[in-house]
Amino acid sequence: MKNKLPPPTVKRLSLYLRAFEGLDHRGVTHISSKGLSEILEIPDTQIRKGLSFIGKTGRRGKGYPVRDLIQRIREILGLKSYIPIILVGVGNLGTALLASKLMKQRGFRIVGAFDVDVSKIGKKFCDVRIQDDSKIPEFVKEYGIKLAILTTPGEAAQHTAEILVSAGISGILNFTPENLSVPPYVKVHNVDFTIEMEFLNYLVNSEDLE
Amino acid sequence: MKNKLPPPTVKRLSLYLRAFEGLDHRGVTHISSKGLSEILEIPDTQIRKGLSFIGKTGRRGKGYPVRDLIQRIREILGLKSYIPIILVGVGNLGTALLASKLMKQRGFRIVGAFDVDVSKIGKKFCDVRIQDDSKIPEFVKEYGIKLAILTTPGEAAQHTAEILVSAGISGILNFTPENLSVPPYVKVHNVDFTIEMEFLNYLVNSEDLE
DNA sequence: TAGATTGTTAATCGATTAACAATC
DNA sequence: TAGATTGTTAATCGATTAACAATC
Repeated sequence: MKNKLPPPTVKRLSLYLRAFEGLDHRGVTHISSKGLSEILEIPDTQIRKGLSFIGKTGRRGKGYPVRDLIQRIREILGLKSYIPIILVGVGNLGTALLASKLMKQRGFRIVGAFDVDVSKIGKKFCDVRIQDDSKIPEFVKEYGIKLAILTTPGEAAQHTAEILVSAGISGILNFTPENLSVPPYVKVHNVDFTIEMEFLNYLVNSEDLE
Repeated sequence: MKNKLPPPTVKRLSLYLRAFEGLDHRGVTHISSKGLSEILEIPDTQIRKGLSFIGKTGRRGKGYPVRDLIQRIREILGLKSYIPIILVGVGNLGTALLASKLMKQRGFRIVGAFDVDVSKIGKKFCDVRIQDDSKIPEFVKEYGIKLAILTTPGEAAQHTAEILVSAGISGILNFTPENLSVPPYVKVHNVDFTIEMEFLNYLVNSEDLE
């Protein structure tokens, strides 16, 4: 996995994977870049380029073998049928993610949930017992967890991130609006609805005045 | 608003805005691109370039006036202190967004919530009464709503999007994994946690094998 | 074989970064 | 004025798109 893929390509591979899974489910065995292009509204040339990064995966004249590509992309993205993750901060959003079927469908299983609110600790949501933050290091080590979802309030974010880092977490999906400061070997990926909403608002407004 | 800004710049303007607001709150009146660069871990040259798109907003030798920039960026992004939006699909995620203080803090007010589940209709969450989807067109027209959050199950997404479009909605923040098909004058912006999670997983895995 | 479609090279486009003259 | 920092131009980088020979 030395040759790093362009980040936009990585995100599109996730999209292709979903499409291929859908096609496989419907019994389609091969699809051309043109066909996939029509489904996803992505240029066929971009699809071919992206798929060529992961090897010669297609067959000229025939298209791409759906089953094989599912395997190959999953491999490239490091996906396994079961990827254990933890979630810290069981507020409204945390609870929603805990209950989300989407994460589970994609193989991400929230096996531990943590909060500092004593009124929540010990309770169970969606089969996951909520534990105190102080239990994070032990849990992460015991289950070999690499990834964490951070859904605490902003004020607790940096402090909690530090707990995660020292517990040995390698990647944080950060739903808080805070800029986390972590060592370079820990990857943080920010998800901020409000920025997406502001972006959409801009799109809509700038369109108006064209 | 003719000169379209580069999309990555638009997203960063949202980030700058948050930083400026924080600085203003702490009584800081001016900040240099270098100073902001350290706070946000974004190259100073990128900050200057981005801010130059929205006019000559800084003062050489002194930096950028925080208050003025807040005004200017809000104007460019089309932000108002109150932007009414609706939410369709009051499941776990929908409820979490309804309860989210973050959206409210950024000026986005969910003034209407819709679902098809009769057991939910008529109930109130966070001061918002849940109505049947059939009430969308009337509501959108009455309150002049432009933006909608779509948090229905995937199977209902396309159908619901069509209701939104015919109701006159101009922008949809799509939290479903579906590829919505809408007329070109309607903007859709997709938010997909699972793709972000897969991206993070890739980052962590490809780092391992470097 | 003929037709379809990949895989790849080269061209283009767009965004980031470097550098520095302008100027507060 | 001298020092700091912007605003902008040019260089670089990286991703997208076009084009087409290779080949199934």
